[in-house]
Amino acid sequence: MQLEEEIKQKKFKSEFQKLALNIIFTGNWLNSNSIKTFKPFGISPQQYNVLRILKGQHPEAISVNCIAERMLDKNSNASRLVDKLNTKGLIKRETCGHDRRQVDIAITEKGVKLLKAMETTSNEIDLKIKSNLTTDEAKQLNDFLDRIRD
Amino acid sequence: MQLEEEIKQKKFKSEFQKLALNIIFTGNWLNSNSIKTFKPFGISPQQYNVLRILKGQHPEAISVNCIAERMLDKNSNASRLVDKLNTKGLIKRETCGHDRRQVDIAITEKGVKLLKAMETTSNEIDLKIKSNLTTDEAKQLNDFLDRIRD
DNA sequence: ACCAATTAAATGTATATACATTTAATACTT
DNA sequence: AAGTATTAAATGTATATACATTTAATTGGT
Repeated sequence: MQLEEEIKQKKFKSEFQKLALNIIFTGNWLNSNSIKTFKPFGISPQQYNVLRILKGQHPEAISVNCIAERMLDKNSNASRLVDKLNTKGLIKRETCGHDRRQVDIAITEKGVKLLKAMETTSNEIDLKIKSNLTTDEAKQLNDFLDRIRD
Repeated sequence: MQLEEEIKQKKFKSEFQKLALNIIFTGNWLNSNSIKTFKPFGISPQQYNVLRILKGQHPEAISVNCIAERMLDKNSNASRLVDKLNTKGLIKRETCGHDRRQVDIAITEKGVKLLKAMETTSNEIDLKIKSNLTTDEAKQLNDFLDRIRD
């Protein structure tokens, strides 16, 4: 559906203003989709993001800072997110040997299993996008988005 | 900067998966830009969004529900946002005559003045986008985003 | 080696969000 | 017309976010 209908606004000052609104709107839309999708598994999109990052390193551990650098939302509080995941037993934490300020975080078997169980579900959003765009179009869109943030 | 560098992830499962992450990432990026931009004026991006909607109707009033329908973030609590703006004297509220469940909201002169004062600043984000894309590219990007949500 | 500067992580706190529930007014149905 | 259903807005509440501050460990300069 066109943004015009979604937010009931007939026209925009420019294609650029519409674009800024469209990106924020679509981001919110994807995000609230994710919240609903992940809820049955008991984690938030941000927690999922952390788990995915840790899975990428598995079975190695990485620092809290390192997680923060890789997150989609740079403002999120990695320390607290890690704490939540720890309570659920999805990750484990250990003070780093050679720098005792750092805390090494690694995904647990339980965490890996959860991601596995979520795989089909988490692909749904990608599939939704896929059905409406060709690979070339997706690629072009990615390039545009990368350029916008320059 | 490429998303790969931004979130320090070397590769993605597909162009579509990257796209989902890219939209959320870029949305967050725009949003935290807005927070910083609007902070000196004492309002949040969401409050700004409500003011803009009301300005579009000025000097007419619209219901809280009507505001909610037009917002970028459909999950936001329009009632509470309106309350915040009311405390600041940027809007006024009045129970609707023919349906006393509804509350008619209109922007005040103070609100209009604030938007006026913010005009230059709020254009900065659009300009930033403008400098990196042509109008045709922005249009194409808008079309892609609209299609994604179908 | 000592002390200021820096860094990693955690915490404090005000505000915002997600979502369910409540309250009050209006609309339906028979 | 009475009683149920629906709708508009507000509120309750748990969790999340933005951002500043704190605590503890390490680095670097002299």
